[in-house]
Amino acid sequence: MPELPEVEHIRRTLSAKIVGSWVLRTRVERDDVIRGEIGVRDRGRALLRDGRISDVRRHGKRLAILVQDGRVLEFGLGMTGQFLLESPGGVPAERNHRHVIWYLGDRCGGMKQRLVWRDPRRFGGLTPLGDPETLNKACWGVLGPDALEIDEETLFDRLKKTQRALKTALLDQRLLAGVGNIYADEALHAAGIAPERRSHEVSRCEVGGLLKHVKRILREAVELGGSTIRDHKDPLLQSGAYQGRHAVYGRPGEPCQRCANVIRSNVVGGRTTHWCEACQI
DNA sequence: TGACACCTGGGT
DNA sequence: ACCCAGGTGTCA
Repeated sequence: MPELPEVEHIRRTLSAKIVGSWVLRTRVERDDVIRGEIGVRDRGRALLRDGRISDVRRHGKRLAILVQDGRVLEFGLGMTGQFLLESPGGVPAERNHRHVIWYLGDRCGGMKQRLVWRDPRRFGGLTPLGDPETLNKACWGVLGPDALEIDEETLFDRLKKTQRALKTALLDQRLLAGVGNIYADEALHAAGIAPERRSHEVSRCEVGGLLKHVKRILREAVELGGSTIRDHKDPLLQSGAYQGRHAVYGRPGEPCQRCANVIRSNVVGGRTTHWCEACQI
């Protein structure tokens, strides 16, 4: 489900709703979604019980919830990971695959809302960490710069070091964090560069143009709540709207908006890839 | 670098 | 019944 825009939209939604809340209680329905070795005794602590939520952060496609005493929960959403925010009396719309639930509220007051971690395919998961340093270094330090933050020179230098197809490199989270299959295809089309071009042969000028489109497309997608292809819903069950702006993703056989040539699709680096042979060179 | 694995669900 | 899916990790 989630690339950078979807995760950033989720981050903003969560941040507005849960920062300042206390974690009153936690409930685990499936413990194999929790990564790392956590003793059963400490599991509630590891899941932030009795903490006051101070921040919700994102790097690339990854998300973290922090509490004031320094404990951290780090999330990878995989393909179908999802947060749900629910009011105490409300009946859940999604009843299955609800793996972890946090009951949030005031310090000594009643429960105000539930935060639910749902993930049907379970490619995602959460990792408890002891402190923000570990989050930034050991955990997120292995990822490349965030796609909204990286500068042209850094991206050019990193692409220069690999001969892989440009699209494959863009999907490598250690090279650049946040771009996935949809936005890689969209950015390459906007920049007029073929996905199979060798990364080290792309000129500085082309990388500059590509990066401008990457950032523009990601920012626009964030503002529209991301893309909803099949099942992406934000914590309030809202769908995204950026799928309406896709120029190539999911449109094989349709005419290219720029040159009217037929959009084709093929597998590049193991992922279905959509592009226009006529205007992407 | 590619094939395959991890899972469930939706569409044809 | 079969193919596909917004991701990532491991294997030869």
